[in-house]
Amino acid sequence: MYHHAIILAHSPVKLMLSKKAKYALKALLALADNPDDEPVRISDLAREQRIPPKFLELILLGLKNQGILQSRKGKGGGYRLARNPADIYVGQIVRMFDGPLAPVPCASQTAYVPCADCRDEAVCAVRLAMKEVRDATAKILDNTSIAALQQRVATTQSPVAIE
Amino acid sequence: MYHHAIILAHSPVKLMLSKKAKYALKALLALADNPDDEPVRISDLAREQRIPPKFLELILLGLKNQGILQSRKGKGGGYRLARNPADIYVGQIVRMFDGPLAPVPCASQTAYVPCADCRDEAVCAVRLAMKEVRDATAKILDNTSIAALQQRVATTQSPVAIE
DNA sequence: ATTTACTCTATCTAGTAAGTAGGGTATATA
DNA sequence: TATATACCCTACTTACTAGATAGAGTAAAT
Repeated sequence: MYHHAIILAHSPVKLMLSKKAKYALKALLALADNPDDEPVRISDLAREQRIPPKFLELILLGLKNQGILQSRKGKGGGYRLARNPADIYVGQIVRMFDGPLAPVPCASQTAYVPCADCRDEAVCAVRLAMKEVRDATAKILDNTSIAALQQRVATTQSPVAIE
Repeated sequence: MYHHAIILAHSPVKLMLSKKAKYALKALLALADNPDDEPVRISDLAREQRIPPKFLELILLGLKNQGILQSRKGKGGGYRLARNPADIYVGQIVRMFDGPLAPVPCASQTAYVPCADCRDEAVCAVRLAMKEVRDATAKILDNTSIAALQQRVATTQSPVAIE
């Protein structure tokens, strides 16, 4: 069992980060690591990153429509980054696929929606606590670029690779 | 629309904090505010906090089984806190209903599960970023008690109450 | 005894994440 | 111009879950 929830939630795994967002980040990191500027095929990316190919297709298309990737059709085609990896922030990617970072809509900066059951939001303790969480999360994700992650991984003391 | 997700996620509202956890926190705060030490009826709590009564019943029962509340049956019965509000932490409540705080299982401290698609976790950039988020969230929620929230709300400059 | 109010199990429903299917279209190369 | 390649796009399927409801059972107070 993945979590400790007691009452009803007994799924094997609860993901707050969707697979879509996760796959998107992995794909972007892989493209950022691509040495030459050659476009990378969906099928290659899917195999390397162990992502279902048709699913990855959807994701890359979304990233392209957001101007984060560019594509070339036909033979020799594929995807490549449309921007410098230092200008692609994790926060943007996560919001794009998973929506606002705030745990509750009433604590969201970018997509505020009041709670139906709230008597007085100004003194709502739950909102206060969740706003703190949102702010901390945003501070991290909106200041972490794909390039920064690349760099951190490169300098990480990795044990001997498992495979 | 509540969020910005582009591809598939088009729910009106995505909650990372479940209603259950939110209702639990609201109920605990209300019980902590209860002046006399009299037990509070589910029905009263439900009406005051605008929570579906039968749903609240489940939630309070869960809290009782965790030793956070105590109950008295029969006439004059109801629920009251089993501990000092200063010893009830938001992190515990959230984990109880929603599971681990980490956005991905491989970044969880309390319920670690590796990713199926990960080649080398030690150098997984997604995990690195999400671990940072988890740690920041845990730092906030595991250090915020019900009593602390009460206090913060009490000292908040609230505009004239809306109702 | 009887009312009150918590205890517990079962069930329902709408919505969604994750993934699949398949035809359409643009482009490079011969 | 033919043809293979590889992206483009819409629709669909499936399993699961959050959120909520129903109702019978049980303990306690008066």
